[in-house]
Parts: sequence; C-alpha cells; structure tokens
Amino acid sequence: MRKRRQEPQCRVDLTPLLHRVYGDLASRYGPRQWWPAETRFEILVGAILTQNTSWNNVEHALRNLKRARALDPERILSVDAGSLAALLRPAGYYNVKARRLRNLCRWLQRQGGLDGLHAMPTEALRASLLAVHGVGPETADDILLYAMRRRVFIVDAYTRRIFSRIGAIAGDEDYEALRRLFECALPDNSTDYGEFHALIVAHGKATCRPKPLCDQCCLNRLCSFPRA
DNA sequence: ACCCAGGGTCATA
DNA sequence: TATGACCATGGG
Repeated sequence: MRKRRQEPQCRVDLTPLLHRVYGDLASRYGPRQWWPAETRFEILVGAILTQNTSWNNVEHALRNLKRARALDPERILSVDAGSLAALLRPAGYYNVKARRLRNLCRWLQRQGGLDGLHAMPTEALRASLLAVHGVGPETADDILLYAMRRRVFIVDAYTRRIFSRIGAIAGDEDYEALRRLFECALPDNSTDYGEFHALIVAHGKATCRPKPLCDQCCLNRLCSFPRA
C-alpha cells in the first residue's frame, strides 16, 4: 500500500476570504461570459490550444480551424498531421498541440462523444482525461468545468499569483493540494466556480503581471486581507 | 531586443 | 522529488 501523502485539507479556513475575493472581483469585472466558445467541442480544443499561450493567439488558430471546416473530431483525425499543425500555427507549439488534439479526439471517440459521459462520476472522468497524453490537470479541469459542468476548481498561474500575493497560499504548492484546498473551502453551491475562475483570469490579465510586482493589485482591497 | 502568455512532458540527478 | 529543457507564436 502506498502511504497517504499529508493532506492538510482545511488547516486554515479560507472560506470567508474567498467569498470576499469573489465579491470584490465580481463587482469589478463580472459577470464574465465564460468559456468563450460556440460548442462544447470548441471548449476542448481551446483548452489544449491555450496551454501556456495567450488567448488571442488561440483565437487565430480557432478561426483557421473553422475556416477549414476542421473544428470537428472526425475532421481533426482525418486531415494529415502536417496540415493540422499548419492550421494551429498561430497558437504556438503547433506540432505538439496537433498531436495532443488528436489524442483528445481519439479519447472522445472512444467515449462515444460528450453525451455519453453524463453518468460518469467526476473523479473517474478526471482520471480518464488525465490519461490522455497532453492533458494535464489544468486542461482536464477546464474541460470538466466548462464543457462538462462538473464542480472542479481550476488552479492556474493567475490563481497562484493572486492568492499568494494576498498571502493566502505560498504559491508553489502541488496542483492537487491547491485544488483540494479551494474546493474544501467552497463546498456548497453558493459559489460559481466557472465565474470565479473567469474573474481570476480577468484580474490576472488586468493587473497581476509576474515581474513588476504590480501596484494595481496592491492598491485595492484585495491586498488588505489578513494573512491566512 | 526583451518579456510574457488561460501548460505539459521528458531527461537528468 | 525536484529542477531544467523543450515546445513556438504574436503582442506589449
């Protein structure tokens, strides 16, 4: 038997802090309309393409796919690898992303499409997605939350940056540890995870840059929270 | 000419 | 387990 790793879970109660952050962000940026996509499949594609890539570049690639009538699992699997990569070029990492996209499409076909997955428990679905080569924890959670409407809290670079600057977390914790921490602090349905993540990204894009330890995000109430 | 972006995998030590 | 290299484009 593998020994269970730590699991601090709810050592500190972040609930009130998260509620305040949510309210603050919502009053500034919300409501966001997320995830920007016309179909659920487009969300899967966007989740792969946006890996370490600005959304603006992803939109170029999505336009290319639509123009080529290739925003479709069968088409993505039928076109040759070279021309798929060419369509993805503006999104960067186009060779790896072409492979990852195909892996995800093969997975989707094995599952019999998105509609065949409603009965599967979230954790099983998550494990299944993570088994796809090129789908990591954040990509899986993008898909689970926005395409499958599962209650998973997405941890991205903005989440780490914003909450570590507030003093709520260290920032370099393991992905799963942070996900448990946030989900544990927001157990009920009173907080919309999809909206929360969208707000975090909006704030991250607006102010919380990595380098110049941003004045903006420390001017406002967000940084007056007590240290956890 | 930098730095950055809505990550993930792989090779080393 | 923990770093580092690599993937690559477009915008500031």
